[in-house]
Amino acid sequence: MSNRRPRETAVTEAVLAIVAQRGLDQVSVREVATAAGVSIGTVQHYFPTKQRMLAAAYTETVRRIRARLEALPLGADPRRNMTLVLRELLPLDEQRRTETRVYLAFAAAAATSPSLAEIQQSVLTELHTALTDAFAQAWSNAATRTRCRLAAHATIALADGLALHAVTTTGWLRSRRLTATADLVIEALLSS
Amino acid sequence: MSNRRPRETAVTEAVLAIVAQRGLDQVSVREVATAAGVSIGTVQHYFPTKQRMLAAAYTETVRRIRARLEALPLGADPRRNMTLVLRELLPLDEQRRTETRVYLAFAAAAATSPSLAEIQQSVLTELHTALTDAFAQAWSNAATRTRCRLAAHATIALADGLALHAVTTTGWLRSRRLTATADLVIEALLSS
Amino acid sequence: MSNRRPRETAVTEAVLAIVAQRGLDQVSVREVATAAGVSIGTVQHYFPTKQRMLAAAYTETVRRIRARLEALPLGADPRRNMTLVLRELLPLDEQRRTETRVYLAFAAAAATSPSLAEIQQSVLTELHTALTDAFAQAWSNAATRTRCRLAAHATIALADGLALHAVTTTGWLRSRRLTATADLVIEALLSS
Amino acid sequence: MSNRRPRETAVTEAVLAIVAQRGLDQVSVREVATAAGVSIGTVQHYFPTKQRMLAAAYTETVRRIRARLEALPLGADPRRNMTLVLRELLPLDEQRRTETRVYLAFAAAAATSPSLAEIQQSVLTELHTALTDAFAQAWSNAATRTRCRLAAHATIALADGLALHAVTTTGWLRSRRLTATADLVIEALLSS
DNA sequence: CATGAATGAGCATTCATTCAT
DNA sequence: TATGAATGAATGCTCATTCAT
Repeated sequence: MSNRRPRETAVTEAVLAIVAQRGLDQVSVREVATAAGVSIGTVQHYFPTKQRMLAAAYTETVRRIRARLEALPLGADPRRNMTLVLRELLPLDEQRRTETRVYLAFAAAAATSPSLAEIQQSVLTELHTALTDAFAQAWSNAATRTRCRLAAHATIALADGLALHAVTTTGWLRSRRLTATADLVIEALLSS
Repeated sequence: MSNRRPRETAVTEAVLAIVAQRGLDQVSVREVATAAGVSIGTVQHYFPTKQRMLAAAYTETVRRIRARLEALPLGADPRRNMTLVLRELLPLDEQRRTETRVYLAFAAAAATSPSLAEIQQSVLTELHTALTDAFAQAWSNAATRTRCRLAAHATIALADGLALHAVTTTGWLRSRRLTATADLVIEALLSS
Repeated sequence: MSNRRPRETAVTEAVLAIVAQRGLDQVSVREVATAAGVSIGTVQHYFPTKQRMLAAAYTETVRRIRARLEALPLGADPRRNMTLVLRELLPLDEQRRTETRVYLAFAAAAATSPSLAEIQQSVLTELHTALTDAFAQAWSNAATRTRCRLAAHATIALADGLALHAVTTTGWLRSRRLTATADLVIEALLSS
Repeated sequence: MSNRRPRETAVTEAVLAIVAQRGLDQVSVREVATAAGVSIGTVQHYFPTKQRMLAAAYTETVRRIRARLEALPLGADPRRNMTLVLRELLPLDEQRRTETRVYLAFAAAAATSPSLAEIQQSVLTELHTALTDAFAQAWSNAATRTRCRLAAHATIALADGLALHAVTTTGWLRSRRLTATADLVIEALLSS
């Protein structure tokens, strides 16, 4: 996030913190302003409507997820790369648990918000493209493009589904079980 | 739903309709009363707080999903049974798309609502138990109980993840792709 | 005003008091609630929107003006009747000055508010009809209907114009000058 | 309006346009800046407060009305001159309808705004003086000064009253009826 | 069992104004 | 001369909830 606009940054951070702690529909302009240490007017100076404020926060969340994926130490082993990517998407530590809560709150809201749906669509498409290529490489181009696409769909769905279950239940899906489940499916897909 | 309390039923139906059409946070007691054709007082006679009203609506949703699963014509072939169950959970027709939107709205809200999380937990546990048994049967008890549990986790996560993507994007995951993706993973898991 | 709904009456009274003292655009739901001694919620229980609240207040103002006109001791002398009516419409005492301020505030707002324009239209039409008949009687039916209608237009316009000038200037049009001007025009019209 | 300060002129024009189209209380510094194509800061550079901005706009309106009156081709016939003046004050064409809406909005606001009341007072006084002289001339100095003053009051009140009715109702007072009513009263006054 | 009057906190948003540049 | 960042009070309105009937 740019340091050129420190207040704008503070507002976006405040939105993310409130979404993570109390949920998307507990976000109010008042609370955001207070949490960011700025006035209500300042919040609305940068984000004229609440909707735009939320869209900016979702965009920032997506940017962070993308940045984490790009920072992964990917190598020559397709299987290992796939595992690394999928694990990176799971809420395995506190930072990722927070980010996952935020991501899922926005993703669910996208069902009834066109502006959020657009952002959601773009991140899914980007990830899907990358995973499709990964499966093609992993299967040594022996599989059809369609099969690669379906596997990519399955992988993202698995990640988001596991994240949803981990975030909405308490202690049902701890880290070990999350990674084991992810590994099981990757293994099964790549061996099939 | 009981016909003994037609007004209570009408209120629950109204909640589900509003959640499906406009999202969970557009549900207000006022709108529900209007949509149900009763007074605000009547809504609150049956459901003293909004939270209980939403919990009742989620319980009803879960009841319907369970009823659909129980009505499936399961047979002796584990692979076919598994496919039938997974497909039943996907938003493949208008009725299930509506139900999925409602289910996901509640599931996402469960992340910050203990009363909804409890219901969410119970349905996931129930489904997980059934699927664990199904994998045990499909793998002819050759797999460890742990492996069956992980496969069950993966299957539910896949269903919910696909549902989330189908509901929050437009035209990205049409019915054919949903079923093909589900079939691919079932096939891979059972063959592994 | 009905005593069956004492709170609704109090709200309407409060609106009229604020309009008279500080002008129409100083009316806020908050101030009205405070002045009426009820909660904001109660104001909006009776008047769901501000516009409806203002329309009710204008309707009440028009009702009062009409009541005062109907209470006039009209007799057999057309000239005296006409003078009585016209004088009744002028802000000659504190009560009528207050009412005139309110009436003119709403009348001016009617230029850009359809709901107020409708009420304004109805009171003007009613008064115009009565005055047209009065001129016909005063002129012993020797004048054309059109001439009577024009004279009626002139009379109401004169009353509203004088009221506007009296209310928007200080000490420019005191009571004596108002009545003398009104009498001058009535005299001139009836003698013509 | 001076062309030395084109931005200041643009701001005043914007105020007048908004008042004419949407009413005085829809004027906001924001809207004015947007309509004038300048920044909010620029508006407030020329008019430090909203009140001064409105006063300037009212002053400009009054200036235009005065200019139109001064441009009238007055002659030797007092009756014709009086008719010309009164007609000039009526909203008989689109330009004057617009100007009348603006004038009346300010005139009504003058009831609760001292700074506008001052401007309103000055224009009324000026017009009253001119009309008083006109009546004196028309009556060949046979009437008392007081009678001339009252007739002048009546004439301005008639003009403003007719303007108010024309502007706040739809189709009730079309041009022909406005001029006929004005002519009727001028005739009656001058013949009395 | 059912109603709706009453409440007041909370909402997103608009606003005029100040001020540093 | 001109800009726009920043402010925070005020606005109309929606809301869940309480309570008397």
